[in-house]
Amino acid sequence: VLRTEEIGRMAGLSRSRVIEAGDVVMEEGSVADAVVTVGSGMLKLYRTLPDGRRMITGFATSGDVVGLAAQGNYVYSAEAVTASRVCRTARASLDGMAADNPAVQGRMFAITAADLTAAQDQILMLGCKSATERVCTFLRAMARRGGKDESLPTAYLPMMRQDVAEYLGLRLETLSRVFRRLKDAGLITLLDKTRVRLDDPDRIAALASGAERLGSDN
Amino acid sequence: VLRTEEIGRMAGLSRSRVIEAGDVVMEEGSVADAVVTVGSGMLKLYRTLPDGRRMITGFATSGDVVGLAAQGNYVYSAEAVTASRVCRTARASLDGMAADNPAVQGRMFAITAADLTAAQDQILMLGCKSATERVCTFLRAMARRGGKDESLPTAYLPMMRQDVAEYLGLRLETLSRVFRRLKDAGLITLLDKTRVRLDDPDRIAALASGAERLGSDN
DNA sequence: CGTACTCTTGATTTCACTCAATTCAGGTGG
DNA sequence: CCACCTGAATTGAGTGAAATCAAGAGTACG
Repeated sequence: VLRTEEIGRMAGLSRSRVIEAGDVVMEEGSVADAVVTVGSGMLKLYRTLPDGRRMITGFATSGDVVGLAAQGNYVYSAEAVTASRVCRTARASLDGMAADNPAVQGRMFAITAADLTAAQDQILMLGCKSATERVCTFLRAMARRGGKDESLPTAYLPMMRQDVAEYLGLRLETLSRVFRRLKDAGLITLLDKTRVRLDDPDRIAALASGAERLGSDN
Repeated sequence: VLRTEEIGRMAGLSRSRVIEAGDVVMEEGSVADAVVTVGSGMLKLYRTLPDGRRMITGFATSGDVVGLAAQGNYVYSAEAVTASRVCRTARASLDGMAADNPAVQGRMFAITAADLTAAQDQILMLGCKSATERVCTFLRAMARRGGKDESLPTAYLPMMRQDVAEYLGLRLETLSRVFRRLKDAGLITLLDKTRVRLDDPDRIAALASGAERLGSDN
């Protein structure tokens, strides 16, 4: 999951399918016979426990490559959270290219290495951070991605609250409550269902790192 | 972090240093100018938050390769938990080999991909599982590694309780309490400070997956 | 033999979870 | 166009699991 149009392009950008929100592109446990490159939209990647508990391990957006690290079988599922354009590249053809072209190999390695770093960021977050810290960390990360429409950074969150909660290792009620407290403190504005503006990026950053506490005592 | 003597061997197994418990082999943020192959002993890999909170992302044992995914700077630190034999391989020489030998590239990719999968396992654990589930999951994983000396699987835990706690995203007091409850339930035996025998592997497995609950109501 | 450490145990608090009710938004059909 | 329905999101009250604070027990080592 990293910006790279190259792999799709190298594969000739063969068939670029358009899919709808809710469509499952990849299923945990099934044979990893292809990788998926995201052209537009957003996918959620998740793993499931036998009893149904889930954890979203990441969101893939334009340019991201999904399922590259799979050896044999996919280790996570991928589902569209918005209408998306995706491109399947057969594993065989990818491996073929990799064998010939060391640059492709290197690219695949770099993508996987970056994914590993991201995964470890999430480990650090899940293991150490409080609910407020997690939410603020997430908002900052998403605001960085989405760019800043206005002068203030704005996070684009097309996925459901439930998905955000599952990514942060929280219940959606808790997420909702944190949003409310951030809103009450004047730190964020919920522009609409999918856009959250960070009105005070510095304090959000402080909250994300745990440097500041969101006391009800203002 | 995956079994592979190959990389060290390919590098000529040049200088195999012996280090002591507590020695830091690799520091988060510093220039990633080498990878480390573990010959014997055990290292802990950890990331740190600015305010000092830490999270151990994994333990590296004989055959594991550490620091491979680093692009530019290391993203985690590595410290010996027992006396260990390690081999540093210069990044430059590794990249040189990789350029010539596609098999090395492939190996590096496979190792990183496996690390990514392990990291996502940990994400799932940290995001979903209770303290008891985490501990049982960990015990099973370590028992699998360590082999079974006797007929019963036995986990070899040379690291401090604090380290285990930091790996599982728990406080060491909580870890201690879970151990006690497992012991009281007759599921494990603390043979000595570093060895935990799983007396009832099936029930440990059930507890690890959340299929069973450790009720104080026996 | 005492010092310093890890580890364990106990008492209490707190943060997030659970369960439950309500509001909100989007879509459908009368 | 409005009433209705559905699923998402919010809010509230109460509980609970793990964290925190604080001793105490066990071990290793000089």
